[in-house]
Amino acid sequence: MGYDCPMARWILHVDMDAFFASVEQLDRPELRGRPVIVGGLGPRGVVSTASYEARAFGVHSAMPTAKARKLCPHGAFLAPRFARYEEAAAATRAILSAFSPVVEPLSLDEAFVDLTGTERLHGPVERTAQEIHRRIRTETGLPCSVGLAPNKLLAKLASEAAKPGGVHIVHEEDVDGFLSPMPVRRLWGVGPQTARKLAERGVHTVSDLRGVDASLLHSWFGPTAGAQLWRMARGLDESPVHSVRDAKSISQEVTYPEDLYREEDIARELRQLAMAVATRLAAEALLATTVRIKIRWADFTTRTRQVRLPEPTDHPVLIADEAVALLRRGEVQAEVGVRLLGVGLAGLIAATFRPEHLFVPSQLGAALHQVRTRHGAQSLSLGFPGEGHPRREVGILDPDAKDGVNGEMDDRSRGRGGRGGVGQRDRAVRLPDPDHGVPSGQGLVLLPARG
DNA sequence: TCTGGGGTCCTAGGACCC
DNA sequence: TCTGGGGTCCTAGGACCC
Repeated sequence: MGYDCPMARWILHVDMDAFFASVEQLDRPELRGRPVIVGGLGPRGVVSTASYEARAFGVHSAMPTAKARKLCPHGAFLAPRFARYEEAAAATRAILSAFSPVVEPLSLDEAFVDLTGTERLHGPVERTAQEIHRRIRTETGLPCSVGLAPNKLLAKLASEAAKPGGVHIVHEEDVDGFLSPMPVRRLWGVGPQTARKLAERGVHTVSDLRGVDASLLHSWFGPTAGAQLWRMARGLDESPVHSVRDAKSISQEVTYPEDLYREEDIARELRQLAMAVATRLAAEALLATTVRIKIRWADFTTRTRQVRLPEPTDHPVLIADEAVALLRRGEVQAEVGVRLLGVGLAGLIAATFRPEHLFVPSQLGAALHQVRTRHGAQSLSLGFPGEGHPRREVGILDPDAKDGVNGEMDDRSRGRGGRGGVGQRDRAVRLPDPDHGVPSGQGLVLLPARG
């Protein structure tokens, strides 16, 4: 074991073929052999995944669904069913875990597996790659491609070379021949901008890239990206397979079917998003220290604003208030229209221990979570006092209430048979008079489901 | 045919402190 | 009174990935 001779690794990359579309074809046999397009079906939707049959018509992911419909009018256009895809992804991960403890999911449909040192248990890695491929096919019923190589960079490129439905193995001695003719665009991290800059300088293939001095790459792309390009051109990549990676941020955003113009509407939608993302935060037992909003105007210019909080929180009201404060911090150019809104949380820490003064907010979050758990995620939406929805109010959560949960139904709701179901008898606490305003940040208006 | 939603990582500039 | 750098934190934006 010399210092200059690190142990050779074997990294496997699995990539499910046309994942969402394949799951739909698996579940609905009548779709097999037909073009299937999974994506947003609204006026501003884009394609998530196109089956290979649909790709033959020129349909591909990230394409506006409207265009896909023109190219492939007889295709089956389906909205994504993420819960189902998550289930299929879990089944795949379980198979991978049978071969190595070191599995790194990259997304629902991709994962790295470190097979280094598994030979004694599972035999030669080449055979293991074939076996993994076979088991995923037969046990999930879904097609996939598998790449096996000495590092992550090459493994990912290998699975791409294996598509569709194959296994491709790159041995150390094959690296040059495998890599050299590839367009630089295929390298991880080389997107349209970097590829354009390289092309302008006469660099098109990995072989071309290898001919460029490290110092030149440094001057073109900076130290980090420059060094990364230099190493990738040679097939070098020491990055480990991470089996556990903590989330750095969570966010939720929506592109509206029609642009928003009224600041009141924009603020209301932001609060909805803040509530949703705060609920996810609490479900993950995390606290956030940074709140971020994102606004995409109708002309597609996109702005983000963020603020660092004095202390970590998962309080939906606090987060919503910060989001709206960020909105109002700049001018709201109403004439342009807002196409997309987003709320993001970062600076995440585990909520294992929290200072005493954070208990009340967390109880509020827990209360909301509890109501939604009991009555369904769609059973309640959230509004704030004085924002123009008095007829639909069914109760007010009072964050200062000792019990956390509270909100006996008001008379109107009770009179209608208590359809809101907010105030569970055993947890009911006095409800403030709904006609009394509650200062922003001090109360929430619970709204029964629409319709 | 106007262009989703979930993320990660990097850079650059200003504030602030030593 | 005028002059440094270095380090860190924060914010905004952009490139990229699936």
